[in-house]
Amino acid sequence: MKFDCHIMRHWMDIKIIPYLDTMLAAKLLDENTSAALKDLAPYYLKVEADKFSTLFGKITFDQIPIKMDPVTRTGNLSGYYAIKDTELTFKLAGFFMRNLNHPRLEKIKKLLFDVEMPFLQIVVDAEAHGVRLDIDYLEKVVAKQLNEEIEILRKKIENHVGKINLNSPAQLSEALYVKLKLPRVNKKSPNSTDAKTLKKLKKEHEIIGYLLDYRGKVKLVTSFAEKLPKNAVKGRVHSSFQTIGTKTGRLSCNNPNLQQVPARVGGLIRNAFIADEGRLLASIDFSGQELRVLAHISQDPVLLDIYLNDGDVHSMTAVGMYNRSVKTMIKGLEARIYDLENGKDAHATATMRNELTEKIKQLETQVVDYKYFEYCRQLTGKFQDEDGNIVDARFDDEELLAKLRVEGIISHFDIKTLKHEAALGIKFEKTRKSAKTVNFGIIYGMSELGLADTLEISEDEAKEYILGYFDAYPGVKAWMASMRRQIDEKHYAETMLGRKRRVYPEMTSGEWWLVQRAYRMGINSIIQGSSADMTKLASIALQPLLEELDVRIVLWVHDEIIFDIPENIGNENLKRMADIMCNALPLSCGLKSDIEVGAKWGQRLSEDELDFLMEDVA
DNA sequence: ATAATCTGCGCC
DNA sequence: AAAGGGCGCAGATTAT
Repeated sequence: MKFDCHIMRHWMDIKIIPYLDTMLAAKLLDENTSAALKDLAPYYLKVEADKFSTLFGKITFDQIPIKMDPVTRTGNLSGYYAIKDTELTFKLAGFFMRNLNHPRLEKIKKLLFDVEMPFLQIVVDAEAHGVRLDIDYLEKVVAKQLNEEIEILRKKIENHVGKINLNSPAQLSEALYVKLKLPRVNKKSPNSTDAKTLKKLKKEHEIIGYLLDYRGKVKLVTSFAEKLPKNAVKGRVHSSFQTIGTKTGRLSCNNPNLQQVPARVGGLIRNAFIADEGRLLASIDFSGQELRVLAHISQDPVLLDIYLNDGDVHSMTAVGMYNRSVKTMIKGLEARIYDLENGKDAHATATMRNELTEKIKQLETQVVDYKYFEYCRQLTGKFQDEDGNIVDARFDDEELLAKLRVEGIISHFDIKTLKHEAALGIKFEKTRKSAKTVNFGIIYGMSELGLADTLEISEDEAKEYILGYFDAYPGVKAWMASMRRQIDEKHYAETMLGRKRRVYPEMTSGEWWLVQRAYRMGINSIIQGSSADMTKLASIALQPLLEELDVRIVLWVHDEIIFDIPENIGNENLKRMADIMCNALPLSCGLKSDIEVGAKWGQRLSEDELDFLMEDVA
């Protein structure tokens, strides 16, 4: 359908309003099967569709004569084929129309006609408009520079391993593990040369650093700097977005996939995407979209509170984890006391017992709350140098202490306590880092083993972390349990808009691990899919304003929409856009967005600079 | 020669 | 009894 819209528009200048896309309908009804006409027709209509290859063999459609030869009365197969396809599609559309009226399919019907079809139209427009690419910049600046650096790295590496194909994992592992005899630190895959494995070998040999650098730069050049220009037509790239490209309802993107353009290299590649003359690119994203969706769906009071009061969610999680570790230590000591009292320790003495009791009392004071956690973290920063080391002398700096007191950061001058709190802050910072991973892991439905692997901790420790998470958010724990029950009963999970993720095959497989996987996929789909629902609804809700302001959507990156805007649009109007986005699918904890504006993607102009542009225009 | 598979890695 | 949710893509290797 999307394809047809483009054809009609491009070759006939006819703008059609897509009404019902059989592929989208099919995907909404079952995201796990093919939505190709050849598969839908036999399944729903009980009619076999002709396969292109059986009719025509291995040639392309443009090589088939359209008209029948009037003499031989042959050669009209392309017409036959096209008309048959059209007929089947039409019948299929009728079939879907009739059956979507069944009360059980009400949500799917709404999803199709109120969300997917209007959204499809928006995507067609965005694809047709495309986005301008600075080809010269990519080829003559980025690729050139990177290629020079790659050559230098290649030579450095070849000094040690000789001339091999560095892009070949097989040859590279031979060089690293056989020739250089580096230790095999990856147990599961001993010959692995992936980034994670290499990082562990970094101090073993200097070429590891060069290799990682080499890999990163080659990736940038081949997949982006030299690749994107090949996708450009008249200086613009027109990616294709599959509106139900994923099983969760997210979009997927290809030719090229602009959703994977590097974001963490300081705009090096993203800056190649530029606005037209007199225009700018604006990106508006939902901040913490998926975690907020989780807060809303689970109605966990703690998580909701964090977002309603602009708290730090990773810190809150860290508090739960930290306290859990304290409690676990206490439990351990209590167990030892029990052993002592029951004569299970031959060397038991009264002193030992007293010491343990004392230690428990002391541990009990170490339980922290969110406020104290954040206080210590903030405090630490005030006594650190650029390298993150605590500078002892600063605790004697009375001017600094007075200033901190005036600012309300500290409420006492007890140096010993301050030092203790600053030291705690360092600890908390580390816990928070792990907590961040746990937060993402929960969204992704990560298993304990997966978490252990990522954080490089034991499985038991990972279990503790997750228990700590659920201590912090009991509502999330209860919600997940109820979702698992639903998946047990119904074999599917559904998003806020009723988009389903069907996990029947896994649930009935009889395989323990597939059932666990099904729970994870189901729960992840609720969060990820509801976020996708939101992005689609937001795009639809924006349409009238975009028309008014002469704004176009150029692309979507899941929780982010990138717009092509007139440079005199003004901050107020950008905020109106952001507002509409945040209210398209309202959450009980609200939503926040970040707005980024610049002549290039990934470049941020300040509000002052934007105001300046406004004046300049006026 | 072309297709499928593997390894590795970019994004959210 | 197990590997982290969702994608697309490049380059090497292997199968057809």
